[in-house]
Amino acid sequence: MLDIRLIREQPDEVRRRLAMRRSGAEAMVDQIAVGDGRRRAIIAEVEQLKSERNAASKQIGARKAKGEAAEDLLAGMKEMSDRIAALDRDLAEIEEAQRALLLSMPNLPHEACPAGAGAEDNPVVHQWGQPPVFAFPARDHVAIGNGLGLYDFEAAAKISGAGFVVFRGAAARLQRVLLGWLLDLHTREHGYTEIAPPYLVREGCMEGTGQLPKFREDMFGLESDGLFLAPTAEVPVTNLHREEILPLEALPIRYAAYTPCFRREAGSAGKLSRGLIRMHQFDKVELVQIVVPESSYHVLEELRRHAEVVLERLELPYRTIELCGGDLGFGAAKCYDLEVWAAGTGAWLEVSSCSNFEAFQARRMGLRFKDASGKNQPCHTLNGSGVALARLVVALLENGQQADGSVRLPPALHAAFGDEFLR
RNA sequence: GGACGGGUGGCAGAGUGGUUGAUUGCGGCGGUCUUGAAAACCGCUUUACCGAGAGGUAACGGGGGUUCGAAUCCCUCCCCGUCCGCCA
Repeated sequence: MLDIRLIREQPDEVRRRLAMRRSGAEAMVDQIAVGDGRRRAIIAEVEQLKSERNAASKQIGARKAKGEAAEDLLAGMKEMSDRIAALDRDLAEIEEAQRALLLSMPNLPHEACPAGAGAEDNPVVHQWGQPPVFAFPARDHVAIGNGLGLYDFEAAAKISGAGFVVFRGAAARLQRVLLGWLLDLHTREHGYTEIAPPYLVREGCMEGTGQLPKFREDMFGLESDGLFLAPTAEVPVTNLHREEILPLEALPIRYAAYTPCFRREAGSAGKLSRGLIRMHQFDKVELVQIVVPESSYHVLEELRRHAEVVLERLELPYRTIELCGGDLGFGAAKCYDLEVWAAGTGAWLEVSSCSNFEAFQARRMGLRFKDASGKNQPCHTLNGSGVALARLVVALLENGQQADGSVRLPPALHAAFGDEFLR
């Protein structure tokens, strides 16, 4: 959510920055400005009336306390109260409309956000490692998994439908080992506190992090209970401190959490949704930071490194791209994606997205801190995948595949997995 | 799921229709005293919105109602606790 004062005071700047998204969102600025003017006019009128009513009521109370008559003062009071009630209704209506508009308006991209319309315009800012070269035709993870009996998509379809998978044997163990390994890395070496949150969240949390109201159709919900399945641990974890005013000393807050993630992913098809690549349910370790505004861009770089280190330890070639204005997520001001090379699919797969939301989420969820001068102001929030498991496994399988059909795991996992190979 | 009891300021806890945004205690901040500290004493200590300012408005879990006026009365929803039931 943008600061209404910014829209009020610098509408041209807001329009210019929103236009960087090439989504037409800048058209909302005028609509909000008009509503803001109406809102303030009604407030001025109704608060004046309330002030008069309060003064009169006080006098009535004082007279009655002394046992005196107050009929003269009561005359016309009913009409005044009715007028106030009518204005209050108008005000509530317009405030609700304003809130709905503000909630569906995306964040301002960072000043230095790369120009571009879509994914093809995202600049590569960092690249690491060499794609493996095989002396045999490379297979994709579905073929490799079938050979080793790792993934049962048919059984998953039988019990849950398309877009789900059953992990068997070594695949299930690899999943479990990876989760522990990732959480240990981030908690022991990167200074995050481990959180195990609920997977079902209230609507208000989904609104706080920006999934709602705009992206309802992407989410799984339990209508009868008013709950949503978290599409990422970002939602429960960032909302941990919603509606709080944190003392300055509490910041920065660094949380790492594993959760399964549930997404509809409607309408996706093709090579990049085969096998494990695009699922309704997948595992992910997420990093979340709550920080003071001055440090958030520095922290974004740190966060990105925390995710990149994962891929380097696992010896997986990857590249880091910065999202251009047209590809930037709804709430992000700046975002890096980490894409790992998948040698069998022959594609770069997104395994992490590291974003600075500035005050966008904090304002939605009422997350503030008391600054050095004692003033309350919204925190900055960031999050990044550290990393998504399903695609990480795709890369491990496809890059580690051997001529005999087995998969060699990177040394970092040997001890925890108890073997050098998936076989 | 059932029964009962509760939701008031950072915490505890008063307040059952009228100058109550709210007694009091604790905690916190500032000060006096002290070589220093403690104790004692004094003052301050919620949040949001409107307003250039003076100032004003709102909030006692959420929403609605009664009334000139609601923390206080009524309705409704939510949440918490205890016990029972069920259960990993």
